[in-house]
Amino acid sequence: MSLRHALLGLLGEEPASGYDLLKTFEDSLANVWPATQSQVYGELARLAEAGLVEVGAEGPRGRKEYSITPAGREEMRHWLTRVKPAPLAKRSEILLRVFFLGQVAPAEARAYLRGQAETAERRTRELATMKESVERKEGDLPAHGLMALEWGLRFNAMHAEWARWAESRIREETRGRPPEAARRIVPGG
Amino acid sequence: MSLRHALLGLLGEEPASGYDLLKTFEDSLANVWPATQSQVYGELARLAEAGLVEVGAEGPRGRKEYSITPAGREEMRHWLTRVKPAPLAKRSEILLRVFFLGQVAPAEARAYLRGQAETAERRTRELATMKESVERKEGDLPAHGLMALEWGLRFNAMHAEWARWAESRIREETRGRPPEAARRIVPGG
DNA sequence: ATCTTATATTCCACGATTGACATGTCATTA
DNA sequence: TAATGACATGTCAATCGTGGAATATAAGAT
Repeated sequence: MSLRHALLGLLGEEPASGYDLLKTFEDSLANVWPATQSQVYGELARLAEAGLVEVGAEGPRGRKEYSITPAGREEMRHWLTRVKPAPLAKRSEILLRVFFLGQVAPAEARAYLRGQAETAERRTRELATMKESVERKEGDLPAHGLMALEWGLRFNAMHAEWARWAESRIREETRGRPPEAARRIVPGG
Repeated sequence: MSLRHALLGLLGEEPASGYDLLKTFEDSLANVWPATQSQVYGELARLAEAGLVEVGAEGPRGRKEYSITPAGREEMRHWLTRVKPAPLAKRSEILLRVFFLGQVAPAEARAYLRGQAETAERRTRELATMKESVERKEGDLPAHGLMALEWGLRFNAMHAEWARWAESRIREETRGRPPEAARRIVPGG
């Protein structure tokens, strides 16, 4: 139920209409917490009903500008600072994949890992560029957007390094007996 | 829909009953992909219907031993090696939090980050211990469990480092003017 | 005899998510 | 003037993933 907090967070920066928020979800939040129209409008209504946000005067074409209420800030603060062990990510598809990577032929596993490394390296470079441009001229990001960016940067760098390491491990293990290991995934093998 | 692949993956290692699988989900997969009874049995039925697994002879107390079929292995292989950009994590609650961390008082933000660092450091140590014990005597983990473990290790180390870095950044920024910044979250402020 | 563990199965409810649909306004431009 | 496209808000139905709980029975241990 974190869509709620995403909305509260954005409204905590500045008041906005549902449409504005939708735009933000398509841009800066697309890779962090995607959401669709029905979700945004629905959740905004629920938030208003709960008194966490309020609607101002109606604008040009029925536009409703929402702003956060004190109760909303309080809720946001609870969510942001709760001491709970913070699961760091309850479910991880990456890990699930790696867990079973031994079930495909070594060559395929290595190809997968190389792909992971390349993707992560590319993203690392992209994020590094973004970081530099943000550091020069401000404004695009909410206050702590840079920290989020830095996290993404480090994450991708770590993932890339790990993938390279894992690939080399498989290479070591299967050295000298390349073809027969492929039998592992032959149907009925 | 990755519960499906978690089950296929486990059955790819060796045949098992729903009950066995459930145990695995409580142990080794608890932090990677948790699942409950209803999910496991339900999905097993669907998998059998789809021909990705098959049931052997009935055991002692109605026990049904499931094993993976060639079609199941094929599906698993597709899932494992698909070239798709592999979103690395579609939604990230961590990032969402960080994004809005500027909305609470610096002292609270720093406390939160310290908590994150401490948790991640503790997990890093735990995983390091596990890794050592696994490296000595084998058997507890599926083939590539060690790689998954290594990933978790590196992830937590990275997260801890980042949190320390972020906390020190906030400390730098707010040096010299401690109390007034707290007003940012005062209701109505 | 009774308790515990093993084992399978079903049902419900909730929230998240998607995608399609419906409706209307304002500004530009053909 | 009419058409278009960006702006703007909403609803509905359907599905899915998830979690919780109830039910049932049988084997093995005490």
